[in-house]
Amino acid sequence: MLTNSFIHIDGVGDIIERRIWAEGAQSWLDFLSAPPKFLSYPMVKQIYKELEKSMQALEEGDIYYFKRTLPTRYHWRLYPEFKDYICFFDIETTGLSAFQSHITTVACYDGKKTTTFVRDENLHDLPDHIKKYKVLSTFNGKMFDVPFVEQEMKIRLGQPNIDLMHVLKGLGYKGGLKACENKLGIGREELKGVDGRVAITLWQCFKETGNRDFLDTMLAYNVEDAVNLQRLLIICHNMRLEQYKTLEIDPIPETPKPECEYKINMDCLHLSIKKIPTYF
DNA sequence: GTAAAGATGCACGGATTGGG
DNA sequence: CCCAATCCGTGCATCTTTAC
Repeated sequence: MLTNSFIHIDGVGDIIERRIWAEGAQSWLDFLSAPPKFLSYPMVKQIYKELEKSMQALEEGDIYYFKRTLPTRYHWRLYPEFKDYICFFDIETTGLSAFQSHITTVACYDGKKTTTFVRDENLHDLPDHIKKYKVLSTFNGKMFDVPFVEQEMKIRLGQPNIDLMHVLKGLGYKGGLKACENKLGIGREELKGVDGRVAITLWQCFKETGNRDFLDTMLAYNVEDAVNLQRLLIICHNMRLEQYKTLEIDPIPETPKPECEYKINMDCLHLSIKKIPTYF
């Protein structure tokens, strides 16, 4: 999809881009061999120049070129070309404010393997791990996960962050991660009716009792969230493609769900749900 | 070559939103 | 609970086309 994009070029908006596609140039290479007739000569020249830069940036894996030039609402287009350099991640914390609360666990999924980080154990390895990736993807991470990690770990995550909350909103889906998952048919049976607040009490129980079943239950939940982000992004990407009727690109195939190494313990889960304070 | 009309990009500001 | 990124509509700026 990135190699079909022209919207990152100065002077090209969504209308011009659609017209370029409709009049024969579906991709960068199409454009270079036969630019559409409706564009003025200076415009064609300007696009040639920028496409050269784009191709070089893609070859070098220069994600910051695309972060600069591609408007954020189109960052989902980065996925296919950068799918081997993306990290889907989700954090659990003791509360909403980065000033009064702290991170408890983090789950990262790169499309192949999941990596988890736990406070007081290996959380300090998170910065080196996450900095390796060129693209991040989260749900409401622009507001929550990224600033939280930056504040607490004293690092800066400058990579583009494909925030699925906004991608979904643009497609008409709103109402939180769980609601979106349910509407798209990828909701989770055993976690029905469970929301993020249980992560707080699961952590409290783990710390009070030392029983790792609480931690495992929490990590299972955390990993599931991170892994589902990939499915959501693929679904969103394909829905967007369908909206570009003049563009003939194959949708991304659904990827199989990886096995989770953490087990949900229903007793721990229910005990923690009961402990959620009513004043929330 | 020029000017007006038309097309479209883009800056601005207000409203909406969900994370544990 | 609380913050600020993004969306969306509006109006202005700029480029392109057309006609003479």
